[in-house]
Amino acid sequence: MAELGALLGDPARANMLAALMDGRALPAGELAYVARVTPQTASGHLAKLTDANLLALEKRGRHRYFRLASPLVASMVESIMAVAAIQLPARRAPVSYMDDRMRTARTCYDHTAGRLGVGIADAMAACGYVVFGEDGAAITETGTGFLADFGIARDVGRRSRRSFCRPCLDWSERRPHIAGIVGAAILDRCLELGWVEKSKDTRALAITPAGARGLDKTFGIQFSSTTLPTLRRIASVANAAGASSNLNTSRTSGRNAPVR
Amino acid sequence: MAELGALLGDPARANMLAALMDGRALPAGELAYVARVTPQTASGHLAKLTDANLLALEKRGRHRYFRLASPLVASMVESIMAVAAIQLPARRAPVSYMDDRMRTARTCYDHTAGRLGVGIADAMAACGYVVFGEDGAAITETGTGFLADFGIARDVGRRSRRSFCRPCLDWSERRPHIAGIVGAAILDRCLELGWVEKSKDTRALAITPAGARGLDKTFGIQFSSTTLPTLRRIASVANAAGASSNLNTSRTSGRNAPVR
DNA sequence: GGATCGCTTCGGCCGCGGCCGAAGCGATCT
DNA sequence: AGATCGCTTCGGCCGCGGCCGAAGCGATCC
Repeated sequence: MAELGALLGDPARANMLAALMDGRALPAGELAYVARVTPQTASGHLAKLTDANLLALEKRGRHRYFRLASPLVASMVESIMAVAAIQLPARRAPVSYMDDRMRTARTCYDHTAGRLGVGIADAMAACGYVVFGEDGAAITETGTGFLADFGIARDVGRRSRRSFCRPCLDWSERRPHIAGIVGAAILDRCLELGWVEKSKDTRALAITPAGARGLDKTFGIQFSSTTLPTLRRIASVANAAGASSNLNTSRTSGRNAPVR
Repeated sequence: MAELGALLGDPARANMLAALMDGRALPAGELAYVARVTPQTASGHLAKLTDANLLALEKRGRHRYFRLASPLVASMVESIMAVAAIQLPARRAPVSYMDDRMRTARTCYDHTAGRLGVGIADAMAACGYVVFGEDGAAITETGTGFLADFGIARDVGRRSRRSFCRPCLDWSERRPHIAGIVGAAILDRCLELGWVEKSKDTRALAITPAGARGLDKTFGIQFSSTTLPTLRRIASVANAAGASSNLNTSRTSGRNAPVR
């Protein structure tokens, strides 16, 4: 374990892993760039990570693409990020260097994170569509109906071995968002609707004009045109949701799981 | 994150964290001992871990007790251990220095792990009492009945915000065992029945003679008297379970969740 | 009150590991 | 075939951080 920790403990390697968190494979040169080191230094780091089976290597032509070796590795990195977001700010708040677009909306492995991710989670929680526990989460019966209305089949992932709905701590917002099959399905649906678009070389998600309208109407989340003011927080999201559309069918407060 | 990784990347600190994984608070001297360093070195490490809010400090008399600062930290360490167990053995199999009693049965935060933990999980899975997914797990309806027969109230933890049943990867056995509310309840029940006993200064669990009988009868797990031969693996556990007692009521194979 | 004990702080030693420049190697392009 | 490109290997520099001995400090014991 110490060995693994030491591997994660270098800023260059940590940056590389963070850059790979969405599951894409990146070439060595690009990883050198995100790690802010020369290619030869990066090469050394990548060799270590690959030796430890944290990264998998894919050769293509004269390029060598690296990606996280397994979801287990991703979840390990995620859990460290979560602790890092919560524990350290006291001593080292100064300002994270994460770019604004990343804070707004990004992919986290296969689901949405950032303000978008927690905004969806907050709105759904406020309406009793999802309940969060300390280390688990569940979609309520009314929540299943809501998702069906949103365009996510009721039987999605029923046969899959993955967790259906689980919370994932957001390291920029420091609040949970929705992961698991449901989280992935929500992201897929948003992409399908053309509400958000994946960026080619970062994990950032761009919110389209149609997306801004749709997300406000459905979840009560408002994104201003280009750079965005602060997102309304949970209380106001809940209120707004009550006042606008979709979410206010069978509005029930809090954690009980009303029968549809 | 790199900062956190560096913190975890020192063998001495890693040993300390591992020793605290069951949630107990240990005095500085004892942690120095498990880390195999002098008290003054340990003091430095502990200061760093405490500064980073990974450990919480409790002063009592002239002793200073340290414990993990939060369950989040525990789950982070756990996820690293899980990756360490799976990824590294290829290069560094040579023999773990974990003591045999720890491999047999130990606490993992608040539930059972080691051969005992995975044995229970295997037996229950083989009988369709629990199903494991990639990042989730659930107790089936027959499973709920089985647990009730075992002495665990049907409504245990219903109001808790913790995850009810979740898999936890065992880093000595490299297979999942049962964590969450159910995992904790099973351990509590085993303690209550006098089947296992917590050790004072390690996470090892001692299996009592009554426990050996009970565990065999209920779960089909056999522990020989003192040092134990290899535990029968999943297939044989399933067969044995069919032949002996308790588990064979409404025996159904595999993953379907039969209605009670 | 003095002795002991648990723990911390200080100071200095030393080795591991990250860093880069230079050079090498195979794939690709023209 | 030669030029370029992406990446790796080699070698040497250097600084961070872990380690321990010695000393200090407060609580406890007798």
